[in-house]
Amino acid sequence: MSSSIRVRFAPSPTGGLHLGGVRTVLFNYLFAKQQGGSFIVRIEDTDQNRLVEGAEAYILDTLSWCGLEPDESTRKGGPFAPYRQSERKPLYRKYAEALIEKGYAYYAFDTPEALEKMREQFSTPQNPAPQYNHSIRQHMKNSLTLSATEVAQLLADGVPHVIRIKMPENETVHCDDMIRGDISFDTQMVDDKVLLKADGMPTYHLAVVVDDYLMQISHAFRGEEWLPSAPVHILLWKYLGWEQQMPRWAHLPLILKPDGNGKLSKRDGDRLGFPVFAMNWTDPKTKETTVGFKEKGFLPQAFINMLALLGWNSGTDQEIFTLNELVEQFSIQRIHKGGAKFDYEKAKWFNHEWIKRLPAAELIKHVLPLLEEIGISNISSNLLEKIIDLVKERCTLLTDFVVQSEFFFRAPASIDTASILPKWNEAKNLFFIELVRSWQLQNQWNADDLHHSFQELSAANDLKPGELMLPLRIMLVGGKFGPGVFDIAAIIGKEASIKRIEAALSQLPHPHP
RNA sequence: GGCCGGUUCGUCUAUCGGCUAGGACAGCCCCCUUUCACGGGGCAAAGACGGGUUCGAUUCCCGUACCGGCUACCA
Repeated sequence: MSSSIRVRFAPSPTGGLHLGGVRTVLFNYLFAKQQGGSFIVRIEDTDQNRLVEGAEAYILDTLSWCGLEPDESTRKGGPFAPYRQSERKPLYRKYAEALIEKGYAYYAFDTPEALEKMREQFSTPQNPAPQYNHSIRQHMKNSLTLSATEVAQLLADGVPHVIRIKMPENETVHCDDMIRGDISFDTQMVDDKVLLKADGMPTYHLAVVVDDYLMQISHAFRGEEWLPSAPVHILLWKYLGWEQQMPRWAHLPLILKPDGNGKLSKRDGDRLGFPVFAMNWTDPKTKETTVGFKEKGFLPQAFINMLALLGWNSGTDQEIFTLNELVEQFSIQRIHKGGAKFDYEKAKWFNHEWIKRLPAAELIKHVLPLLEEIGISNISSNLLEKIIDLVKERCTLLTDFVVQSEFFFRAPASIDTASILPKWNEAKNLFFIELVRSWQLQNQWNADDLHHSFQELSAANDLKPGELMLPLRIMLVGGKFGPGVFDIAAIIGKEASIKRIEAALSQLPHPHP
């Protein structure tokens, strides 16, 4: 017998899995794992009645990259399959009809035009958005206003119809939210939501209740934007006779735009230049690809860590957490109630911290493919690990490793002569010619010995080593960056070092005294 | 408009009635480093407002303001 804790995530496939979505998964996952329960992913693979190609694979791949593997999903299987909403379609109608039988729902035959007309007709300055509610339904074409024979006839004729919940008039519905405590709603204020659409697909309202019941879900985390529809869901649990099995709800605070206010959207990422999706997402309609955190150069550990601390904290000063530490220390009580603005600078800081912390042996699997992409192959992993350790503290994104390590493998395409020129003179030119000669005779090719011979030579020429170090660096790497010059020379080797110095000298003037 | 939720440095947040309001990111300064970083030290920066309750409110209660969410046969 498995644990009674079952937590589910039902991602919306409307366009990539964004920050808010992944954070919802994360909190679902952390809670489930902490309680020793199961984490279930049910895929909503339709959007506006159309199947979203690739949404399912995309979502599962994203979760896999994040390290948040579900216990049950379309990929893993499980006792309550299918987990794909389009395959569960036949299930929902019978529950919707059962509600009609009990008098908690009704058929509505209104055309879209009729609905639009209603909204026009009943709209007033005080009430600009009239709802299909207890009073308005009296004026509409539905099984509450039509006779039984008329309804039977319409159904027999196959007239398109939906099934709506019949909201009671004077009840108060309580939602016991794990984060916010008791929230009450006056049912008078809630409209008769559509439960089953004309095409037979359930709306989210019906699907979430039926699926959570059938899949025996015990706890449900979702975004705060769902709070207003909580009374509909709670009433459905009651009307279907499942009140005792209703899951505990937790409505998570929203992730907000970094500037201004409002929910973070894909547009904000495009506008401000940062990802909002976990991984690259290609819109099946427009074929347009939006870059993800993964492709941008984020480590999954950092991505998860950053997300966990957006709206939650451990109560200590600790900021860097592994997934296991998060599972151990997570607590719903410490989830913040207010929305949090996303800060890309802080997100990068988390990544930088994780790059500094991870051993080269771990980083190499992320770095190797990046180098191969620019045509550097056949790299010995021993050497690459050495290089990674040398440069990792200068890399904020994984993609930074390309610039920071490319020069170890090939001579710089161009060198920053402009930074050498202002202080370049005959003495320095001669020094480097001598340095080449001296290094050719060097038998111990290591950083310390190279440093030593360099120092001696500069002293002998009465030059300040500091004035020579920068030119040497630029000759070897092309610019003013990178680890210690002699470490670099040691790694690239005698032949390459000398070749690069000679190549640079040929590009520099040869002044005479 | 209505309903629901929220409100501590620029940003993420700590504080479960005692506060000289703590930490982190970003910013600025200094040290280390003859590059770029890392690291170390420092500076600056906050309780929306008004009423209660209390010996004492950032913390509890009420109101106001502001922000957000929802108000679709979208999720």
